Amino acid sequence: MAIWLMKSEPDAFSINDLKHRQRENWDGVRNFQARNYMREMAKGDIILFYHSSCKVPAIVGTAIVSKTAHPDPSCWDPKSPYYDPKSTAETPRWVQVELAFESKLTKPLTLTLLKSWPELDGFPLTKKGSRLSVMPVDEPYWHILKPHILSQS
DNA sequence: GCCAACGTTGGC
DNA sequence: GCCAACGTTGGC
Repeated sequence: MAIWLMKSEPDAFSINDLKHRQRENWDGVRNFQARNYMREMAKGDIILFYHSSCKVPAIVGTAIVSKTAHPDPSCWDPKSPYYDPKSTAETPRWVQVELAFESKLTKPLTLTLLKSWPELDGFPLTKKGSRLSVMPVDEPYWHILKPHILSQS
């Protein structure tokens, strides 16, 4: 079982939205590296839900992968902001995964806090200039984060 | 709103 | 295959 972190702008889709919907397809990813990580996800993997581009960027909850990568239909919709004419029915370029809500943290782990932990040096999220919206949480980092997250779940 | 960092595109 | 130009992300 692997651990991943996924970013979302809360104005577009927040942890509360996921809590309300319970399950949601994570569509609109248009970055190859992020897509490749989504393809690696297995059912049951843990997702750390991160709020980006907002007042207090933070890990705000968790979710579970409930459906593995499958074509993201928004890439075929000309009216969608995620429309990609280079994606065809034969060779879908983009995928989505389905997530199931798991928990909302009462005390989110803010980016400021995470940056203050020396043990997290090298973690992609806290690296300067990291814009990746889907990233693996490698074992050493999960080891550090786990107690702070699972104790709240 | 600014801007640094990064990814993608397309001309050559 | 290089790289300049452009677009986007996301913290501040």
